[in-house]
Amino acid sequence: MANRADPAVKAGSGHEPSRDATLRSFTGYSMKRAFHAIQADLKDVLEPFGLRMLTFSALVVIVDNPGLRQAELADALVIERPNMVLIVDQLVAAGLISRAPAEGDRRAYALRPTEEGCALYQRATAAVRAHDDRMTKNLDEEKRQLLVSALGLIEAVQWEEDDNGERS
Amino acid sequence: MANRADPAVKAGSGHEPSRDATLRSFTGYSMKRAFHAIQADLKDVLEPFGLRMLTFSALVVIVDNPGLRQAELADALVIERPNMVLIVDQLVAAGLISRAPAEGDRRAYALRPTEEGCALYQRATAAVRAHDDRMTKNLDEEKRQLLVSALGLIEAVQWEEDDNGERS
DNA sequence: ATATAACAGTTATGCCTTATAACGGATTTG
DNA sequence: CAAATCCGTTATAAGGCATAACTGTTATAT
Repeated sequence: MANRADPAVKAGSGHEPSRDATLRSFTGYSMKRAFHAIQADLKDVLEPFGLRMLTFSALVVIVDNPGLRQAELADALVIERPNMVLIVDQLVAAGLISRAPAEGDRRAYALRPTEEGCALYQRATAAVRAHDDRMTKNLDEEKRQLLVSALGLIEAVQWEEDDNGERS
Repeated sequence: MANRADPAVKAGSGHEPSRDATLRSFTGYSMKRAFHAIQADLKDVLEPFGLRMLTFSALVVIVDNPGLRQAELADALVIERPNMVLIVDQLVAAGLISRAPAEGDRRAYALRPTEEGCALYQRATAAVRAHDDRMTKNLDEEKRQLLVSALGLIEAVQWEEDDNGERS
């Protein structure tokens, strides 16, 4: 899963024009490449905990917001409600969270972490933190914060598209 | 496809603690969110051209490197060879590239853009450039270049993991 | 030179992620 | 009270990504 051929090594001299020069000029492409690298590494990091990126994300939000509902969790993670079901099921099956009927609303469930879930949360977030530090080890703290800030600004663009109806 | 509920609007006042505060501290999570936004927007941009992100990327690399083989294309895009087949098939079916037998190697194909492919390349890259500018409109040029540079440094980490055998 | 290994492209297959439509039960609204 | 809305769910589909295994071709080694 984590083994991939190294084009730079295969290329030999290592100073070739890199066939994707044009694509590299696009922010989105560079982001896809970098995210792909992070994703592959993170997958291996989470595997020992029996977690995937999505289940880990969900667990973190639930621990940080005990008692929230599935729809709220889906909103927080920008996941469609139908796709949330399996994720929650998996966390419940793993004994990491409990799905109790919400007070005052018999259709909703209140999601809370179990003790086991809190314990795993601690260990997993530490591991992911280490993973994150490793992936950004070539960035000084200033650049790293600038990166996160820039990512936030990019994501925010989609919320601005209200007045000017460019998108359908 | 491009319509999504706005949590900031739904939240009303708009200054809530944002339920994913912990996740936001991870570079990878911010990247996933930003990339998701870009991906959704780019999908709509490419649709009128009959292209997807992958077919667009492949077309660009082929135009920039006429005559390269499928395996080289796959390496350039970090895509597994089996998954390259359908992408190339689609481009050939759309009349954008030609798949001619490579000289001196009867197993390989040389991929070249057709005139139609070159024409679409011009129009599509212009549209994607506009898309990219729109997504990064909140970043000044210095920040944008710093972002791309940081993304490259993150991606490069995976190539450093040779001497220290951390990953399997 | 010939057997063996390595390579190019392909097929089949499976898993994960994401998106949509539609349903039953519960709640709110008019 | 009736209608619209909301909650979680099921079913379904498409796309991205990864692996094993196969055919034909080329390179390597004895």
